[in-house]
Amino acid sequence: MSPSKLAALHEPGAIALSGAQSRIITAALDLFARHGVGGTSLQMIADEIGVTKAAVYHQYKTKDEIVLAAAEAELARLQAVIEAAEAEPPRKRRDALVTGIVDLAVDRRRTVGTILRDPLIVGFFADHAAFRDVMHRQRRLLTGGEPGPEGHVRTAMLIAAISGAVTHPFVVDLDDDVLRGQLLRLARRFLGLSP
Amino acid sequence: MSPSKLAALHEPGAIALSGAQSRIITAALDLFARHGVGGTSLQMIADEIGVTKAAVYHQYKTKDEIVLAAAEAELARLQAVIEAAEAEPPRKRRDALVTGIVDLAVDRRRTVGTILRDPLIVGFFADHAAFRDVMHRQRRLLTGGEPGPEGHVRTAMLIAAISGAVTHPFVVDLDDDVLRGQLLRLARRFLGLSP
DNA sequence: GTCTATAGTGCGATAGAC
DNA sequence: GTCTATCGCACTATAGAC
Repeated sequence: MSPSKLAALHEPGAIALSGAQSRIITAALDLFARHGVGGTSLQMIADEIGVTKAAVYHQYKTKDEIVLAAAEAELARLQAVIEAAEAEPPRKRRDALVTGIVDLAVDRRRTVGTILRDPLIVGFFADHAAFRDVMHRQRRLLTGGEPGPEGHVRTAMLIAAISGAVTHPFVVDLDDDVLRGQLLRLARRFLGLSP
Repeated sequence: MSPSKLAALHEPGAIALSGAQSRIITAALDLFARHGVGGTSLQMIADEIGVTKAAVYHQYKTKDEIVLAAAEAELARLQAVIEAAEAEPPRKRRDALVTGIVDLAVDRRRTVGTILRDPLIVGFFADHAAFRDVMHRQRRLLTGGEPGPEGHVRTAMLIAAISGAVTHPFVVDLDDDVLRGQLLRLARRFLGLSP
């Protein structure tokens, strides 16, 4: 990882970025969502923030490093939501997580779906320790540790439903608040929580 | 469209491909799923089927034409499922569609999710008449024409849940039959169909 | 941290023979 | 339908000045 990373924040796994780095990652996430990871060049990222390619290379040695840092920045948001849910009393944890995931998905509705489903990023995360840890804790909170295929499929469907629905053509011109409310209601019903 | 297209099949919208064309589209779909659309070059497609780039260009004048044809080939599968469901008696239509979509998603679990969510293809389909028609009929069958945001969000979530769950890391090493059974059961429950 | 300049590679696409 | 050969271009990446 880049030597210019600052000390980690209090959240484990969260990564502090310099000003120049966060400008790059913000621009990259926006462009990845619009053109895909493979369809985004360093020139496009440099143009977006008004510098040259060489300035971008000074922060990240390769394009892969940018892709990984961008994906980790999005993962850190999910991680924060999970940690907030884990801090709740046991009874409230599941609902807190669902609410947090819906809020996050709606808040990042232009980027989330496209980024975390890109083949390159899926490959990056396949053996990524922090990613596997986040997924495991997410599943435990959502299914209460329910073993076997049932819990896996149920969790995969809920996550896919929320993160996928926000980018679906059916809801593109739906207001954020309306979308959030409907998603939360239907997600709770899917889990068998309160009506 | 390419002048070498043969006559359309009896299904409206289905597109017949020559032998060389279907080899290209099959290879392209596989590579798109593995590397993304932007991360797949014509050279990779040519290598995959053992010909040169020029041979590929003889079938499709640009890369965009290949991407569009590949996306339409996947769309045609969904179209066939919808038409089969519409041919059922009214009472059975919704369940027939859900079953068909689950079968299709599991059958194409390596390609479906990645292809139809790629930014380039989403852009192609945004103003694509056949795509909009398929989406409209799908929603009508699933929600019974339920108006307003509720029907839109509910349909978007179900489609995203099914097509997204099949590629989720949680279920990668799950057997096709087990996955199909769980998906179908949970999808029915989400719609309020039979237990 | 940003710049100019450039090396080296692979890209999409075309021409023309078989 | 496939080939060889090639063009012009955009790409990733690096070197070195400011």
